[in-house]
Amino acid sequence: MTINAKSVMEKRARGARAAAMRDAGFDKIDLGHLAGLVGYAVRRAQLTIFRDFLRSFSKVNIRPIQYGVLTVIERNPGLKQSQVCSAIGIKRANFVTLLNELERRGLAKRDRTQSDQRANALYLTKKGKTFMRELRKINKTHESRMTADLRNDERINLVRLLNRITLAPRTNH
Amino acid sequence: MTINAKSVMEKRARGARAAAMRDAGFDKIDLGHLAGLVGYAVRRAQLTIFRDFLRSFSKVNIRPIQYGVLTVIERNPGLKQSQVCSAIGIKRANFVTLLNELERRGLAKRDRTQSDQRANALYLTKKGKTFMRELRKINKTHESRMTADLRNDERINLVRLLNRITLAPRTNH
DNA sequence: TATTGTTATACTCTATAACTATA
DNA sequence: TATAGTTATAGAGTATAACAATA
Repeated sequence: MTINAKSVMEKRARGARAAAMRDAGFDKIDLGHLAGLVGYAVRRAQLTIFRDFLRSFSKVNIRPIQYGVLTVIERNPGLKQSQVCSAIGIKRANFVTLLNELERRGLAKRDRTQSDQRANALYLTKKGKTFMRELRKINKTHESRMTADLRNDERINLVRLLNRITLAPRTNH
Repeated sequence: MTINAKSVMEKRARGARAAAMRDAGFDKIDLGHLAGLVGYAVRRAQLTIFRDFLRSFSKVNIRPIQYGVLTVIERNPGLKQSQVCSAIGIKRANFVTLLNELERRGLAKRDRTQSDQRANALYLTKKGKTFMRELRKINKTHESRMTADLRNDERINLVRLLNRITLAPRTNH
């Protein structure tokens, strides 16, 4: 490859990059290759979504992790704490305080299991189940607002692509 | 709508949901509607990517935000602190400690601007520029590992979809 | 008055180590 | 020995309020 040809390719690459960035709306300050990185895009989207979530759920004082835990317990009554942790992707140690709070508010409860004396079986209280109906409504509005610019097939595809990153088998995890 | 028709639709909905979840690999514990939520998928993907990033960059002791800041400063020498903050999406107050650390390590430096005595103009040091070449190599490997399961067009589409969530104009932001 | 950088502070999330009681 | 839950602790990310210097 000659120097001239290389130069032309670099100009094309720069042009394509700039166009991609303008397309993405990052047109004020040059983010360089950041704008094309999956990790950067994921982080920014996550901040946007979490901020809206917190605002949406502020009147019921529920955070994203709490909503996730309540949902999993509701769908899988009797689950052990460690099972909820592995399903949601949090550490056992960090789950204790979280669950204490849900129990204190009367939304969930620990029951000692008969089969394994070490483990707790988790359930929603009646109050917790009623509460979840309200939470699902709030979440539906929140989710609609976040994905308002996406067609339904785009939203489904987005989730699928993200899951392929999350669930890809990797040697060093 | 009759009760029977409603029942059939619910069964179909459950079937589609279960299939979507198996498809996503969440087949051990029922995550309910969590598995289809963009926010949940984004959070899980972000954790996966950040953990790999931290492992990949552990030998150079660089965190995602630091890499982002160094990249933006390199591409836009002379930028003010507040400009970097708004570009990356962090608070001015939190940027101070971050920049102090980069300055302490001799990677970036603050220069007083002539036009505005309040502001600092930010630059990479020579050491910082050399360092960035190494960081970009590490990042390339990391990014490839994260997107190994995606075709190139899928990766580009993923970033574009995420940016449409991040950059969508919303009334209450 | 508004903006820039800064300090102080608080809360959440994530992670590790170590303990106890059961298995 | 290994697992389930727990406690303690540390570090990073995010957020707000308030201040001094400057615009």
